[in-house]
Amino acid sequence: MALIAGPTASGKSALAVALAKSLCGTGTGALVVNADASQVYADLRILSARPTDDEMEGVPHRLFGHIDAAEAHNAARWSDEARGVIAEARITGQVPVLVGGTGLYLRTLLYGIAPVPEIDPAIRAAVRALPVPEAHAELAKADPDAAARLAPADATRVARALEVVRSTGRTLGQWQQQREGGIADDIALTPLILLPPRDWLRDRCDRRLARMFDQGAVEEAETLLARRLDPDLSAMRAIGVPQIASHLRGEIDRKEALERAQAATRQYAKRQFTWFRHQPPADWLRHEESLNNDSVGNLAIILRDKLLTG
RNA sequence: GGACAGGUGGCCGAGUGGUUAAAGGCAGCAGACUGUAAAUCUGCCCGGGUUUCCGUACGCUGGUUCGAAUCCAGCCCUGUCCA
Repeated sequence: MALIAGPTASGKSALAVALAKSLCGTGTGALVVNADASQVYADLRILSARPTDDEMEGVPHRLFGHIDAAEAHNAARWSDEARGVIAEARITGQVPVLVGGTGLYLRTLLYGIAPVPEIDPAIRAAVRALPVPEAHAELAKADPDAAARLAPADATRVARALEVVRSTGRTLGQWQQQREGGIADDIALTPLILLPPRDWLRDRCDRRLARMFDQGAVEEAETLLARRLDPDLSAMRAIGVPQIASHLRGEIDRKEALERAQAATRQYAKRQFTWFRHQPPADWLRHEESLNNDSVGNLAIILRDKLLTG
């Protein structure tokens, strides 16, 4: 299995397709598997930069745009789906090429995650309705360790820790003693991390957002917003959606919305950089140059040969 | 030409005599990261010195004062209005 990870707009999708085609050229089937949290949403074709049919060049793509925006997807669910796709590929003899920028998802797939059961919806709703300071105060009573470990303002993690103790009776820390579902020991992984120069990436991010706006991003967001879904859903928080929503409400003009979305993208890319620089194992191959047609071709061949020789 | 308003650190924007290297926000940089992760959070952010040290700084010049971003004078510039 190949894995190509890196920040948005680093050119990973094109590389994945090039690799898949290169494999096909040697008679080995391949399929591209999405490992990007927002690209799973059907409603976000443009805003999540989902590959177009042209860009897929006939290579099968899986886990792209298969989830409705009303659903709350998450790392464990994605990991289950990916495991399924990988198992199928093993049967058909195809090489899975994972591409994506969501480090947590990849880590969950490879190394597993704590087997916390589903949270009681009523408890979840109650916890998430709490203002962060109150949630943290509650957490200090229910799970002092977690409260001490977490930043009091860290809304997401404080809520998670609190809903877990309340719903399961065990603390998150206790659950996290175990990890389940990782496939790292069962597969031969050929990983590549793209860490291109920041100015190059920044420029690509800016241009890509501008293109998205030209190609209907505003309309796409408008359609999604018309569904009046819970604004806390991940699809509703994808980069571009809140900014365009603000524009459609008349608060800012289109240009301002674009600029804010571009800034959000740059900041996102930065966080991905930090993750991929430090979180993955040190022995994963890292590529710190920008990509062009030649280097994509070369990298595809390097990865292909590694995959074929084991 | 005249009348007002205003010129603050990369940007926006507080601050009207000392405790102000100057609130706050944005952008930027660095970091964290186990079920909303395109999320959430933490630190840094004038220059140098890698603990409360030095230098420079609030349009410019000069003045008042023990002490000024804050008061005074002149000048330059910007916006609005009247000509």
